[in-house]
Amino acid sequence: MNNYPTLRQLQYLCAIDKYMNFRIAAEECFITQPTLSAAIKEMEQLLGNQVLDRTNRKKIIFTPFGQEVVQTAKAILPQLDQLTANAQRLSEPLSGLIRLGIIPTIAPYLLPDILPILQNKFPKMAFKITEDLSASLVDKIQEGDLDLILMAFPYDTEKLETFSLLKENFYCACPPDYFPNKKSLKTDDLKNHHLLLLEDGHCLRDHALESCKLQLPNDQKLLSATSLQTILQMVAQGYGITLLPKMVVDTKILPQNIKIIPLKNPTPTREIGFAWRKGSPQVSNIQAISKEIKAHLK
Amino acid sequence: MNNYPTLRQLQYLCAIDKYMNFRIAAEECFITQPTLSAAIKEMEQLLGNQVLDRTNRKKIIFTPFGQEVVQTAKAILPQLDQLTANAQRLSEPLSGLIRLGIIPTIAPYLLPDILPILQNKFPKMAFKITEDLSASLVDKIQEGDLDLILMAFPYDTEKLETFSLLKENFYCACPPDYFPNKKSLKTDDLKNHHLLLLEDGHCLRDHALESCKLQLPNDQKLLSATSLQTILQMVAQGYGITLLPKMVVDTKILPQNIKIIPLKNPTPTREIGFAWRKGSPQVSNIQAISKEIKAHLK
DNA sequence: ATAATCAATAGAAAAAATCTATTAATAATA
DNA sequence: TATTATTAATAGATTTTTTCTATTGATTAT
Repeated sequence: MNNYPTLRQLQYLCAIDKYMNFRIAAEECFITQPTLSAAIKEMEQLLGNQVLDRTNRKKIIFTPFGQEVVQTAKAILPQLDQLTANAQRLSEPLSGLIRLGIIPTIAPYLLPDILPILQNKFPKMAFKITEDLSASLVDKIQEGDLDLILMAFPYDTEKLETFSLLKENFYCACPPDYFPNKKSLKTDDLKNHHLLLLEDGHCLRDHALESCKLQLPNDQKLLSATSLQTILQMVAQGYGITLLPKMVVDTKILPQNIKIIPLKNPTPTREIGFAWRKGSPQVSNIQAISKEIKAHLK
Repeated sequence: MNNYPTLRQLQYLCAIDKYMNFRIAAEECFITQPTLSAAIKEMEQLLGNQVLDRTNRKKIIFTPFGQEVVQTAKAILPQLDQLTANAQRLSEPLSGLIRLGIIPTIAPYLLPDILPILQNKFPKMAFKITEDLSASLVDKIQEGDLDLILMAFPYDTEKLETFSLLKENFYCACPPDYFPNKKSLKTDDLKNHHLLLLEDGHCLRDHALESCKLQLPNDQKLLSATSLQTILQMVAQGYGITLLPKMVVDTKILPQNIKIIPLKNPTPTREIGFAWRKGSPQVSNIQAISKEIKAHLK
């Protein structure tokens, strides 16, 4: 382990360089002159070289080495100034960076809504959005690479803290000629239809399956796609049916040839909420965010 | 005055970043683990931001701010490493930079002799040569811009320390047809001849005048030139006479048409030696140099 | 369920930084 | 030239900081 001069010593030396007078420099450093003398002397002892010429008590002369020390100090101290300034800024309440992870089956439908709210309500905060599958997001938050995730429950969030925002129903989306005259469906009604779902890993798939799995035979009538848009296009073209959460149904840009029918008795649902590490340094920010978003979603 | 985290704290944080384990990092820093914990905690308090996530006691997670601190530390610490390494190197005996000033009437005649000696005898030292008039050199050494000067005495060196290297005689240099049959001259003999000297400021001029001034009438038979070479050319072309110190006479490259005649009773002289600030940090180096050069000049 | 490992905490001991008071040296002034 | 004022260095006391040992609470591995 190396033995460095202290930052205090470097600051003091810079003050001497600036004022070329011990008494004044000491004053500017809010210390007494003997303290300043002692500090410089100790630094010289530590470095094994004189930093100041003691030839003339009335005139301060830096040795070439002393000038080198001053130069290094002048390079280093501003970097620390910046660091402490950043720290100051970050330590303000409701400020700093929130690294927010969102699952793909929420992001496109909720983000356009809530991001402007956040930016408006918390102008000193910055948000970095990451879109990924639940499992990956949970990994990342555990690794400290994310501060907060917006996801769907139920999900095994281990030791994460969670906050529920809303619970939404699933709807059946099918071609227009399916289920004629039906105002609502039971999950049983979905049997024997091609059920189109997202590929493995998407919690939406699991939530949909969970709601219906008892009714679904273990056959090949399941199809996996990589995005909801793909699935919707396939439904519109008559390939089969799918289950959509309310926020997707509410989207204004659903394809034309799709009929939406509510599900009843029981109505399958998924829950949307935040999750974060217990004891995260961001808890206060997260609480403020949760409260604000929940208020807005009502 | 700003309040920075200490370098120790930054080092400790870097160790944690490196080993991702408090116990091991503490060991590498030669401190105990509680000390390390306390140091990080104190730094966090100082900066007003958490640096590590305390979510999980078994896994170390840096906050984004913590990563910023590490980054700053990694930028700063190497600079200080270099500084201390330089200090180490410089603190070795007979090492470092000597800023040597030499007057123009010595430099061309002595430097080719002694510079190789110095570089050979003190391989760890570096020499920076400055050529200027005595007054300017004395100014510069007082300002701390030079460590050592090689000059001619007598000279008012105020509070400088001096060390004599040699005393050399002056010779008369004249056209071949002057002073026929004379093996030596008195300063009186120079009267009524055009005396060519360097311009004001050169101590050689003063030393020459000092030797002869009582004999010299205050007339216009004095001519001032800017370099010894100019004067020698003028002497060779019959413009007048001049006084040369022995080291110049010994030069192999004197012009052809010049006769050198010793001066006797009294023989004018000048003294060559070193001068430096009393209490200069370089005294030990300077003593070694003086001793070496004097031994060589014998 | 038990043992092992980790970081945090508490309190004592050691080291450091800083202070006041003074001295020695230099420069300015009478 | 003697006196005064100003400078940086020194000495010793005090306060602050750093570090240590011993222990706890939490988590993981066996």
